[in-house]
Amino acid sequence: MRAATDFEMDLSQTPARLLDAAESLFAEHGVDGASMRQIAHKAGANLAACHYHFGSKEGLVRAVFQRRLSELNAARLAALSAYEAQAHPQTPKPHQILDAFFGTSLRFARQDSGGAVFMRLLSRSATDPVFFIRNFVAQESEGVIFRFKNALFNSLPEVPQDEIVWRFHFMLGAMSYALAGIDVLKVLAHIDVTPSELEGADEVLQVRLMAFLLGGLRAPLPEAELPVLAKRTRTVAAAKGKSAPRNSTNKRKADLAAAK
Amino acid sequence: MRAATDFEMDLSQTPARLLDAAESLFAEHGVDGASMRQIAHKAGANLAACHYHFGSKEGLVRAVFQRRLSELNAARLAALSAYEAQAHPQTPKPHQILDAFFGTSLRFARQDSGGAVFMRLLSRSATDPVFFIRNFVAQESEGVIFRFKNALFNSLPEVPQDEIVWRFHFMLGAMSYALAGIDVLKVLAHIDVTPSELEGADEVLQVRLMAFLLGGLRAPLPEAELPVLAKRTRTVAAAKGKSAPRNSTNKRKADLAAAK
DNA sequence: GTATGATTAAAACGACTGTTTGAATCGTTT
DNA sequence: AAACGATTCAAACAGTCGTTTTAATCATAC
Repeated sequence: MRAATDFEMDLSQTPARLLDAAESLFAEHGVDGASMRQIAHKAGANLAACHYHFGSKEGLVRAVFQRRLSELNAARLAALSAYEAQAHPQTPKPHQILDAFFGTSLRFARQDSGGAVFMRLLSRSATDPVFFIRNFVAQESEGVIFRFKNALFNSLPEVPQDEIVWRFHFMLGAMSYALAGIDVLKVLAHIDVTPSELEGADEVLQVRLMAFLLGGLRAPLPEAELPVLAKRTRTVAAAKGKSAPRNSTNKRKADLAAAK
Repeated sequence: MRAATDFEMDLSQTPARLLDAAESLFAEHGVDGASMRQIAHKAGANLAACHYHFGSKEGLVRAVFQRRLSELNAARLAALSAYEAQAHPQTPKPHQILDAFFGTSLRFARQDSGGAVFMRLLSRSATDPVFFIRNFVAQESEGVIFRFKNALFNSLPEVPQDEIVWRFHFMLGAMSYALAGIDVLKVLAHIDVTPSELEGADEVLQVRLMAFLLGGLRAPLPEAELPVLAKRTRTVAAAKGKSAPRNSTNKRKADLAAAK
């Protein structure tokens, strides 16, 4: 059996095979739903090898995420830096910033080596019931999010920063759902979408999602419709323009529309 | 102990207490992460009572979802019917259709009796690793989604139906993420958002999310940017307008902008 | 009162979980 | 060849899971 593994295992190193198996099973059944025994079996390794190489299941989870997340975040930052250098001394356009973040993510999901599987896992992790997972991926991407957040701030100086933060959040949700939620789409499209058809994000999804995100980011500001008696102003952080007539095209609206 | 329960348990019936406890624990730890023993303990009931009243854990899950999902979907349909009657013989505006679906959902999340808890559970269920859960909630809302989908079709006759389906999907993702993903927002906002502050969706979130969704729905169509060599045309379902010069404001764009 | 059906209680079932152990094996160095 | 650390192996650990079982208790009707 040992001699046979030499040719049928492309990556003969046990840790790499364990990472691949864990990534696949985590994406399919969830981190909690995939057992160490299943992972070891799929990797063709012994159960104890998991703990020998990664210490614990949590250590394995960390390794699975870090392996690809570091690469993805580096690609995101590189794309943003390229746009910034290209636009210097001005600031990149919003649609360029979105492409650097979300476009890079969707292209990452289309790369050969299991990028689609990992992106589905990553998308699910944001709403994972286990706190450790949510917290880990959030902190792992903290620096990247900070840079993109500021890039959007500079690119949309007229838009309140709170609004940008919220819309960044909404955009993350739209992308995550598109990459992770497939059964809902089956009902929506009323067809049987085979997983292989949506495995990862093809060009069609990418183009459509990017258009949607940009439209949402550039939507007219809703401040005029905020209820007059806000329960608390802390999360809103001091609305600057107090109120404006609702059905008149105010200045902010024009600013946003011209921001492309 | 039995006499004490009479005044401290508002709902003295065991099944209702079990449903409340299960709903809360499912939303917090996930369906798989919450055990029947935890649920029974939180409900002040015996472990066997869960199986006596609901047969199995799957039966309990079904009951938890059905209890509120039927009410939520009825409210969605009622809101849409009201808009349709108001606009008759014309069709409701897109922002009215969005309000009937997403606005009703967000208002449902703000109602007193555990609506916020259930909406977080419902939002997570769409990307749940367990197939049964994804499939169950998808089928349970199938009729509602069908009606809203057609309402959007009629309201946006110039927009390809495939595009509407995809954007409906994206909008669902943005809302689900906003209701379920809190740790990402903590990093985004770079503040410590206490759960109680975001418990459910307050008016601010609702107004901001609705503006974002409407902006995404009304975004310019990206068809002109589709790659010339699409790998498969099946998911796109026969692009009608073949191609158009990229940086020219085409007719569809104008249609969408005037669709509000 | 007793009998009857619905509900609750405590305990146990087998199967699975993550983790650990100690011996057996591997590849490499001396 | 001998010895060594690195790695793998089968087996068992204590614990939890969903579920079932059997007996006890409840409310209610005769």
